[in-house]
Amino acid sequence: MKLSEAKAQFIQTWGSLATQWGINKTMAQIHALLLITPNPLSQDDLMEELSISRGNANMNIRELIDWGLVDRVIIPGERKEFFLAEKDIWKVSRQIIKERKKRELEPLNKVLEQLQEVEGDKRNAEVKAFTETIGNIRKFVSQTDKSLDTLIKADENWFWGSLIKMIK
Amino acid sequence: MKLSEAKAQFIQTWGSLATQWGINKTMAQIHALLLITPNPLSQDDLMEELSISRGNANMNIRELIDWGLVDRVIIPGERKEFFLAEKDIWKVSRQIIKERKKRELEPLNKVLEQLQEVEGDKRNAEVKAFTETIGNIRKFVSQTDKSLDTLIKADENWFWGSLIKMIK
DNA sequence: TAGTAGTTTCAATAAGTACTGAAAGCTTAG
DNA sequence: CTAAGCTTTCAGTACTTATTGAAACTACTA
Repeated sequence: MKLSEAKAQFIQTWGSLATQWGINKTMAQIHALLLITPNPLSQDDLMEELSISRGNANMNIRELIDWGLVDRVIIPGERKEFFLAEKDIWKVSRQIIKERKKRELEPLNKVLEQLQEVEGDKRNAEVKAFTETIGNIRKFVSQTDKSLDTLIKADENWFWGSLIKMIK
Repeated sequence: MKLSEAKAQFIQTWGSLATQWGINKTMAQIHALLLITPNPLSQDDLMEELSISRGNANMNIRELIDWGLVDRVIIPGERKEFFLAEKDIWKVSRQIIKERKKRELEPLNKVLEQLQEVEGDKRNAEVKAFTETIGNIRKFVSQTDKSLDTLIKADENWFWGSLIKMIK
């Protein structure tokens, strides 16, 4: 397989995988391209390689920066801005976990807290089932939350090491 | 808060959360409703509670059964089919992980394997960056894959226990 | 300070995805 | 066998989300 083909397939695969996870396709494709490119790229480079419009490129680059996955880079002598992605996949995944946790798990926790306070007779089967399920989800969410915190703080080797020890 | 309000909010929250994860809103809402309902519900019950059409209900119930999250139940004397959700959140999450792993991680692995075999001079910076990144992603994916296998097989208490030990 | 290179915004539009409802297909009971 | 009750399918439509592209904006440079 030629490099150009392989690159294209990687970008396309990454994009469609992202779609299944509620992430914008273009955002994932820009990220993929930056991941496999050693040097920083300009917005125009991205537009050309991915055949996307200026607006689309701009919006998704900004989003990637916001997620902490891409950095703006100034190249001396150049007036344009360039962009560079963090290449360490472990760091990338920790960053994604961190952001999704903040944006989703924490708000969910708040909602569940409120839902726990339902009025009504606890001997009523419907009320009981509801509070029990919500309670269990809350427990699960808070345990997940804690575990992810550990994972985010963890050093790569330490984490996999511990996990392998768990597996025995 | 009244039970009916709380139920409605839970269903709505679950639905919008699902959307962010690439899961159909209706599917998540049906699941949410079944989760908090102690007794089995018929398709008509679901249609009414969620104000959705017959086709929509049918399609998403089938999908939930396919994911292993909901079971068809026969109630003696009734001609209709009824549906019941697994209530143990730990089992539910393991099931979801199992399915997504099968549907996404395994195909990704296959693609990455192929991409690793790029022709070209390894001293070329572009080729080098590409093979390195793909190699790292592959390592990451296969480690994740193994860890998730462990998690899927794990007994709840054992798993959280080990994780807590890790945290110290 | 005007001109130029580069960046950002956003209304219009396109693309993608989900939902409806009616019709066709089953299955069971009489 | 056939009518009633229930389930499944799917073409058309509605809804949601992503993308374009041109105009407005910003910042540098001479």
